[in-house]
Amino acid sequence: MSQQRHGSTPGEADGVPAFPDLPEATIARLPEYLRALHHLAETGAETVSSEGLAAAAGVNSAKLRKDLSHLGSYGTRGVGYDVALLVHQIEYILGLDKNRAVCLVGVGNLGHALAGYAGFASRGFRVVALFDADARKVGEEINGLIVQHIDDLQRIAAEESIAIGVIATPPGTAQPVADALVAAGVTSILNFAPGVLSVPANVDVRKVDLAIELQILSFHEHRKASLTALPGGGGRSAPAAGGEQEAVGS
Amino acid sequence: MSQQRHGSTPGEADGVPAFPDLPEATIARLPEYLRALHHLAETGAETVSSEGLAAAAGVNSAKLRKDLSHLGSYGTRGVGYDVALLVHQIEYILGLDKNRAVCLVGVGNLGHALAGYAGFASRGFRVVALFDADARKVGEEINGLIVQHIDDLQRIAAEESIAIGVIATPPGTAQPVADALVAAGVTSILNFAPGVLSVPANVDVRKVDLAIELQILSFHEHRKASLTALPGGGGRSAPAAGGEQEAVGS
DNA sequence: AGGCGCTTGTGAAGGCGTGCACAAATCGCG
DNA sequence: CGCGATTTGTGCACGCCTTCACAAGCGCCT
Repeated sequence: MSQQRHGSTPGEADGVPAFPDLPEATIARLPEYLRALHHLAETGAETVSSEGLAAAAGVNSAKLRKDLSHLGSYGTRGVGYDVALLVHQIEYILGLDKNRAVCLVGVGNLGHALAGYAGFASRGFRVVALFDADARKVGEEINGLIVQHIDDLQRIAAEESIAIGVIATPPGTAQPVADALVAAGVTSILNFAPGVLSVPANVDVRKVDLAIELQILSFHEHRKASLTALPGGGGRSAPAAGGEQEAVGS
Repeated sequence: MSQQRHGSTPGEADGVPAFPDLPEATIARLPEYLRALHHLAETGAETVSSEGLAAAAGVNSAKLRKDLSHLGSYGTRGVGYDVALLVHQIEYILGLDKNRAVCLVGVGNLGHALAGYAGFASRGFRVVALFDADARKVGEEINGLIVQHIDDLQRIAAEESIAIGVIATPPGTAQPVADALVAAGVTSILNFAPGVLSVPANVDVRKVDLAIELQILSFHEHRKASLTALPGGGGRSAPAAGGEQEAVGS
């Protein structure tokens, strides 16, 4: 693995590494840091220590420092991190300075809510088109956008240069919709439909399955119930040695 | 850690291990296996090979076998896994045979959709109560349920013995709502509000932040763009050695 | 009854991520 | 100008997870 050290590359301000290929786990945490930083900025804080920011983001401070060190050496020893600079830096890495266009397919129960979700716009994402296969929904206005028929996806996606698509259709139609999105040039898909999508290798897919989250919680309920229900058959009389941190994984 | 091997414990059918304390990563995949198995059962399949089920669930077959081996030794060599048996087994482990009661707090844009989300009921979760702090929303009927005021949470949660709560409020009110849920005896929380919740150690929290998912996709868009945009400055001329699997992590 | 092909279950290795603990660096104060 | 307090950045070790590869076991066919 050739690994260029810190060489700045044309295309951005000096000192910014080309692309630090961050660990996936780090990438997943950067948005959380960003949210915490925005919150700090609103309260007027100029700088944050890794300890403070870690607490605000709900992670270990060492982990946070290691994560941030991957982006480069911002932050001053003895002082902390410059909030504004770090915000700018993370937003750059995440590509949020581009105000990315997003389209949403499937204006059902969930899609309707997503179309109006304020959290998208506030983070630099613009939902620029809504699609549905149901002719009865086409023409409906949601949050200032008109629902279009899915057959127009290709044309509109090209016009608006949409790179990110959100699928909120029933499970059965998720795969054809994904195919259509890919054909229209979309290279990132956020899928809310249960099931596995198969897409070309250059397309990124992230899945959010609300029912799965509940099932994981259900497991922990089951586990907790079976632990407390055990009268004494297990062996250990004392409940536990150390306060087990109950933050359920990722 | 005392760890009883395979001793069957009172409370379930013979041969079922008490509680195999599964790896967290395995738990997160079980619901996906379950969905794939249900799909297979509908098509009339009696048995599945690990290869087939792994493909349906979008994972490596070795990983699937190791995951399932943690639940015990179901499955027959040379044949595969009995679909119906495995469904039953996973549902038991996940605690889905209990038809768990769920309450939802915050009937805004997203909460409204969640209240009507069919995927919950179909997986054995019953949304039994809706709450909101806004008096104008109290009394509204959504999907056959009346929105109640949040002050009644404690009483109703006790009546219905609700153990799982879903938070779909604005960020600012998420923490007080979480506190109220905990006070009402809820021990598992699914949080859709951005931000970090602090809860007692015995309460499990899972977070779903829709904006974070988009930001992760945005990062990969940025990465892909910066890779293809590099004319030849980086060094490596050949794009890659092996076909990089582009499934974005967890 | 015996052998053959197929599939599970698992030992071992490698990689990734986490967390500790500490050296290096910076600021402020006397 | 020097010193101490503070905080970053990171080397290192440990544990979890993934993946490969293969032995063990099962059913079917002859």
